[in-house]
Amino acid sequence: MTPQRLMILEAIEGAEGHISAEEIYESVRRRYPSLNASTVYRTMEMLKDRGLVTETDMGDGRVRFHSAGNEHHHHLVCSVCGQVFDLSEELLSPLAKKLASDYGFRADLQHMAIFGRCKNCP
Amino acid sequence: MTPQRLMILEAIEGAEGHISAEEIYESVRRRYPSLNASTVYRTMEMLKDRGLVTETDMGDGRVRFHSAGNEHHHHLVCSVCGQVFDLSEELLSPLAKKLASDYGFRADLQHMAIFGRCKNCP
DNA sequence: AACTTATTGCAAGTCTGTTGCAACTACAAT
DNA sequence: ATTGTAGTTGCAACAGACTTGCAATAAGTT
Repeated sequence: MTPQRLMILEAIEGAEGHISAEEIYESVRRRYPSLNASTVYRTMEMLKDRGLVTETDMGDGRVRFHSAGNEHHHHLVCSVCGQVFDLSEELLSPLAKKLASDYGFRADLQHMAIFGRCKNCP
Repeated sequence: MTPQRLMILEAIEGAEGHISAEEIYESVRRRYPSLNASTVYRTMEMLKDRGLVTETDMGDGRVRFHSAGNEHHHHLVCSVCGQVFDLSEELLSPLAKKLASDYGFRADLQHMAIFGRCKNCP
């Protein structure tokens, strides 16, 4: 565990919600300016492999992360206004059960983004 | 409707399942070598706007398309072996109803990919 | 201290997709 | 038939998010 990795982890824990690689980079660089972006990417891969962090593609061309410690939650992404709403786990657990029993498919519902239009958008 | 667009549409209809922009490009180029890749991208955008085609991000860094004529279906993507399984619509419609009633969120469940591990993978 | 291994920073490269622009095409109006 | 107009294409350059090769550094071991 190097200082770089520690600070990257802190940035992820610190950000409530989801944070992109670039946001992590900028955030850590404020305290540690010599950090390189590739270190962020390599660290994120390591943290994913270790299961400390999960990755969600919110559909805006960049991936976002959040610490896996928090309880699982899902995301409703409005494709009109771009707002992201959180969704509690239990709404998807019946689906997960059904996928397991009918298809033997163990869905990884930690990173789940559902696209559509929110109630404020046409 | 230009010859390029016609051939692009044929390539999408012809491919059963989902096809990436690059696959469309290669497929059409076999018959029409002067086609340019940007034409494929621009055509796909037009077809999406017109609702003739839907887009799904299967998580491999490129987007895939299929013709919207087919009944909606969803995708189970195995993150170990990469295989894609189709999933019929009705499994998700209870979820869609719940999202609408509880959150006022009109989910676009045409392009839906659920990640996890299939029954053949550990 | 010398050796081994892992990690970092840097620069260059990849890969998918986008954009500006000039040339081309189809069609309509004069 | 000529001109005009709008839409489409090919090209080349660009953009953004990541990835990789490699030498330098740091950390841990014998």
